[in-house]
Amino acid sequence: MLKKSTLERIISEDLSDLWNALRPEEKRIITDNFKYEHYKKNQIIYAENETPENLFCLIEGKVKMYKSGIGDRVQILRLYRPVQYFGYRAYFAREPYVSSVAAFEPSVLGVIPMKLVEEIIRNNNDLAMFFIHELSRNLGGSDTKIINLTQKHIRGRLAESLLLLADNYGYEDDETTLKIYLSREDLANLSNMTTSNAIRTLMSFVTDKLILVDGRKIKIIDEQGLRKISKFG
Amino acid sequence: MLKKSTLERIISEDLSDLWNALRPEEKRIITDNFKYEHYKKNQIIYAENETPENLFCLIEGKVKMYKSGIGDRVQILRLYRPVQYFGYRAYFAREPYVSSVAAFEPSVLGVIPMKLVEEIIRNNNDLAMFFIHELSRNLGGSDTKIINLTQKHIRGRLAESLLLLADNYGYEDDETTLKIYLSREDLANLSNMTTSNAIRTLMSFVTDKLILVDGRKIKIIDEQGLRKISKFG
DNA sequence: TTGATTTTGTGTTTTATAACACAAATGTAT
DNA sequence: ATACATTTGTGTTATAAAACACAAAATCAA
Repeated sequence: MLKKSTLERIISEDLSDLWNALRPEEKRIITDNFKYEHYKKNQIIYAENETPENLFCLIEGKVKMYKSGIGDRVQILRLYRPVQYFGYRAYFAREPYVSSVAAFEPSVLGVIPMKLVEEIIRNNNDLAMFFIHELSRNLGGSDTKIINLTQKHIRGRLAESLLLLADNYGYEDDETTLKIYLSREDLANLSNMTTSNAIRTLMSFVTDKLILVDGRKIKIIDEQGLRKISKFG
Repeated sequence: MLKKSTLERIISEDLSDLWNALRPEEKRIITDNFKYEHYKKNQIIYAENETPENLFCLIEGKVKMYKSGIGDRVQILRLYRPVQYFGYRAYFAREPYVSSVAAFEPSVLGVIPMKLVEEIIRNNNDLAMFFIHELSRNLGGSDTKIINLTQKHIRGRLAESLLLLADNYGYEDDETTLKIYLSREDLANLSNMTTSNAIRTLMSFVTDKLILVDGRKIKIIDEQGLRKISKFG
């Protein structure tokens, strides 16, 4: 179990704009009402249609926000890393969750009642601006994603996803191995394609010397090449 | 040219949450710094990559927010009707516009410097909450749209679009004719398909007695049927 | 009014990607 | 270690939708 001090260290080191927006007394309120939750690999943190009540802060691990669609198809919408916040959108929209969140790997979350957060927002404009900024960036990203997913071809979409993973989770010490290990299915769900096509396209990237693959370990060896494929479609 | 009083009437009659969030002195600041702009049919209001500086309020007419993608393809992202606001997302995100806005028909806009809006936000939490709420709803909608556009088949996507148009702009006095007259191309760009496919699918809807078409006039005669097609995919 | 341009409509061909089917490899539980 | 489930990999087939090509109609301009 992490200690409160660990939380403060993580959050402040990560220059969390949210935490920095708070006044000392507000920070106290948050830490006093803050709960840790541990999630196992693949465990669902919240699910579509549930009522949003908490703000989640990912402290350790990696999680995916996804939406199930037609048939058994799933679209991964966003990825989160420490220290990022989620769960607030549906609360602010006054509607049930439209997507679900699950842990990619064992994860530790900080949980704070949204009611409390909203109260603080009402007295702290910096915090309000934090959420306005976050929401605005997410909305821009979502609009851009629509183009990526609908207009790019399979290779473009997969290349895009690999670059997104690199961007989001970075590389291992070798500077080439993606620091996240996804199943082919997750990769497919991120890229709007079937699992077989994710496998096949990944293979073709290996053939084209863009990446190296060893099980779930992916090494990016020609980022520029991937970028070109992603851009062109 | 519309008079100031007309503005106040329109805005307050439409129970605009934004306007209602303002204190009297703030309302004065807004009306004092408010400018009308008239746009012709198909005229661009702002374009991708430009720097956002204003909040736009659609007072009269209809506009589309769209994003150009690969090749000549365009995706219509959102539709606006009076009295709705746009143009603020990119400003809040501190980034250039990622989409463009153009008038479907002759439109009147209210234009307010975002700098001013931001100043007011910093002193008025109700206004901050207005934007948090708007952004949250838009983000939920954008996430849902991703599923619609990527996972539904052509018929489902077009049905969805027709229902969206009905929802957004309503019907003429006959209660069946859509109160918006789009080109087949716009319809296609709304539904992520080619123009020929929009034409063909529209035809097939006529054959299936779901709609009636006369030029750009579309009558919805089996909304339930469309809803079923849209849901199934 | 006439000619030009844009929009709409339709048939045909091509292609990207899903769907299906199954084998091999890997992981997991007993 | 053994059986069982899941994930990965590969070939084949089916199909939805784009691409192309062109005619007819409608709209616009001079």
